[in-house]
Amino acid sequence: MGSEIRRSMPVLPISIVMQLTDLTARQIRYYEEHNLIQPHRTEGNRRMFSLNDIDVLLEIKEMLERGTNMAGIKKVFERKKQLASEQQEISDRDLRRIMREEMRQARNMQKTSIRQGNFSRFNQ
Amino acid sequence: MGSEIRRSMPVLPISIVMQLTDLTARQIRYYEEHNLIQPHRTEGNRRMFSLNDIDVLLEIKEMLERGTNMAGIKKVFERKKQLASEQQEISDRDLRRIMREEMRQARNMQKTSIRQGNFSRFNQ
DNA sequence: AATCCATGTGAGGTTTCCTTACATGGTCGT
DNA sequence: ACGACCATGTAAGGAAACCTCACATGGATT
Repeated sequence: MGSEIRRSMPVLPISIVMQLTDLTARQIRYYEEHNLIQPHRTEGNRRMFSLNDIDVLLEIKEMLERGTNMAGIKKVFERKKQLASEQQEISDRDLRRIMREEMRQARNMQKTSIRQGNFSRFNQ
Repeated sequence: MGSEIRRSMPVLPISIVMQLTDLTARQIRYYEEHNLIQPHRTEGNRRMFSLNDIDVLLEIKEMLERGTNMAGIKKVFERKKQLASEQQEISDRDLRRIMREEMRQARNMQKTSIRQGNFSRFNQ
């Protein structure tokens, strides 16, 4: 929904991200360097982060604290992205199926209307 | 709940607030000057805004567009604060009533327990 | 002992934000 | 019509926050 938009809106400067995650700027930039996050950039080249970025950073932090190294973390996130895109594919298929179904119904409705009488004023 | 904390967390720099509200920095500072918002300040004196601040700014914007002037807007917000604090007072009274009630019950429980036997191991 | 990895640190430069002060175009009462 | 006020624009000068790049460091691994 719209909450997904909100969560992915780049609105947080790095200073706030540091506070919220308890990471240093160096760490945050390092993780970006390894493509674990892709913060937005302002016209003036400043990083702006989203709430989703915060989540990812907190996950990274936990994994590092558990002893996982960058390579391992990268693998985990690649796998996650893969799963997410597969899920997205399925959603796309579902969406297309639903749309086909709706169009079929709409056609039937139209036929019915024509049979039942003149409803043409509702066709715009 | 916790969402109230989140909404009142000062995490947005003025540049982002400008985008989200479509107001100029001058306008935002002017409304602060009139005490309609009280953004947090960083150690370095930079304003940081919360989502609640955004809401207030959008309300101000709407009222100004409707032709209300600062004086009128101030009155509206003062009235709002008054109502909110009255509401808070009521909540406080409720809270105290509830706590009294719970303590009364607790005392009864204790008496009952003593009468029924030795439950002292549950008292800490 | 040499290497690597994650992070610290410092320099030098740019962007963003701050305050202060003055300018400006409507609106309003007289 | 005129001066006053209100909400906002704009510019200057300075400070804070952020940028990249480069080198340093301590712990783990080989």
